[in-house]
Amino acid sequence: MKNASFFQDVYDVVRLIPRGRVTTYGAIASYLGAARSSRMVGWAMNASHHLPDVPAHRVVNRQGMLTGKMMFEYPMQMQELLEGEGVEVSDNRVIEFSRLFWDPAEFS
DNA sequence: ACACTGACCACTG
DNA sequence: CCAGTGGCCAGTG
Repeated sequence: MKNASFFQDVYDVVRLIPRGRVTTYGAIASYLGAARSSRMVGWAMNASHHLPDVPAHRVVNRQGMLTGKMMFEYPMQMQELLEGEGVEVSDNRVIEFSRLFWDPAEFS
């Protein structure tokens, strides 16, 4: 999208995340050419709650931690959604995160 | 119209 | 190694 805003680009990338896989704020920001704007990715996710087909639960921080869980309808929803896809979560962190990590750059 | 801040991350001292 | 700080975009008071 030529006229897409940074936020719209973020949503597009998030929609590409395969079921059962996760990615990070930094990876998305880097893929969009704004490695220093990972913080805004989180902001974009916060604003994407009302949008359909935006699996915000598949976006975690660099350590695989569910930092955004508090922004869901209820804190446990993020973990429940992930576990529903076969992603194991323990102590707010994705198990085997390095193995389940999905880099948007390798989607090409 | 200005200042602040937010689901982060990496660099500096 | 740990604490502090800058950066980037859009929305809100």
